[in-house]
Amino acid sequence: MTQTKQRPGLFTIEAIDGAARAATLHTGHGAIPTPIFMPVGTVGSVKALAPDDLYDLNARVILGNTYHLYLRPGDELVARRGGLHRFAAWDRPILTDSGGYQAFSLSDLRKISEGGVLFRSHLDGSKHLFTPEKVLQIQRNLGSDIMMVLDECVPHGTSYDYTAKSIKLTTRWALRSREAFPAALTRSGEAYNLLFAITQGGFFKDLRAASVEELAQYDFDGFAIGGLSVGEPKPEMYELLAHTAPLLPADKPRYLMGVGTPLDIVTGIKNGVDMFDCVLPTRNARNGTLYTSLGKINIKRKEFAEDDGPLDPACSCYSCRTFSRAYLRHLYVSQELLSFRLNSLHNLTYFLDLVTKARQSIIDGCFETLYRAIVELYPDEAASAVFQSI
RNA sequence: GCGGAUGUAGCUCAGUUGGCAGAGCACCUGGUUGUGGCCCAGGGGGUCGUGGGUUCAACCCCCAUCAUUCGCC
Repeated sequence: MTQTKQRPGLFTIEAIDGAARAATLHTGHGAIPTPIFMPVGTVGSVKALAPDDLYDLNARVILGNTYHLYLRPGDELVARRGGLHRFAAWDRPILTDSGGYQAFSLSDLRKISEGGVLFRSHLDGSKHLFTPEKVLQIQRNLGSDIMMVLDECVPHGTSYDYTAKSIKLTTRWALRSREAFPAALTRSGEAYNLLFAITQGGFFKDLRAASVEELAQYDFDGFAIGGLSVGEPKPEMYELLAHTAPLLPADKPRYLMGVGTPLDIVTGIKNGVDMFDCVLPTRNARNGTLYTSLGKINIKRKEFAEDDGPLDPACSCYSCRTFSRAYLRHLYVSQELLSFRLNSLHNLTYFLDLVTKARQSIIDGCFETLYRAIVELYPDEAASAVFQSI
């Protein structure tokens, strides 16, 4: 929480509770207390919200996406506007995803080779080649605080042989990225672009370990676990998470990409993960699924049509302070723009409060209590998972 | 008043030579994990305007009637 300027990339651990850590990651745009949840703002905007909303929610860092911003409006255009921070009027840290996941999620459009990923734009069908170097140049043009290397994210069900080759490719790409950016480079003598590697390995423990081992020997500013939550059963995800997270360098931030539900997040923290991002709170907000101290509720349900109470009595967000469930349901059913905004405000409040509480509980040495409370709050999801004894 | 057209799910409409009544939307219930304001899955719901007739069998054929609508006096 310190406001004093520290060297970007510096990662200081303040407390440890079991495997869970409370730490601070310093960037060119300020410090990030961890564990942290990072709202996703794919095209330079957290959907339905303005930067002031995010400041009010105490969001500390948001995501942007290389693939999407490169296609529209273009990274060079953003650079000419002074970078993404200035363009989007956001002065806190920005982490940019590399586009590796889009190669996976838009896979009918892509071709992967040693050089990089050849893909077709979902906007106009035009062909583009993403190389590890190009992806970093784009992120640098955007002025990203935390850049992610290009990786190959393989779908659940990918064979052992393919996955084994894939992690080698991901490692080679990471090393090319490291060469392109040998250290945490300064930019305009002010902002730094930190660089995180992404470990892969599909659903094979030895490949997960091999991927970590290969990448961890190099000087990256942080290490991510990629390729989870790609359609696998929950127990499998938790097993691999518990297997992989402890292998990552302890003195660097650990980032579980694209995850997840509140239960996933506390499970990640329990296993020593520091950073999370997920579209779930914002996408579900737009689809009427809201996270509350009472569990997950679907605001479109008829039972809320005349419910005058607040969405979540224990929540202090603007939506909960001001509006009734009946009104929120009405806005959703009517597909009013305000529905997107109010629901997004609430869900992000929930996720950000969750990690704030997790951090405090780690400092206080009682993280396990919080973890158990979340397990009890989402019994269905917890029942579908097999918990590792850690 | 005369002539035509149309009445089928909440809405807009399909429905073959007469053979177990359908779609889209809406509605209800789930889902959504490094974001194409999407998408997916499941569900409830109709005395086929009404009354007769023909037929083993009628949303379908015949008669009457009511309603809506268009055109012409």
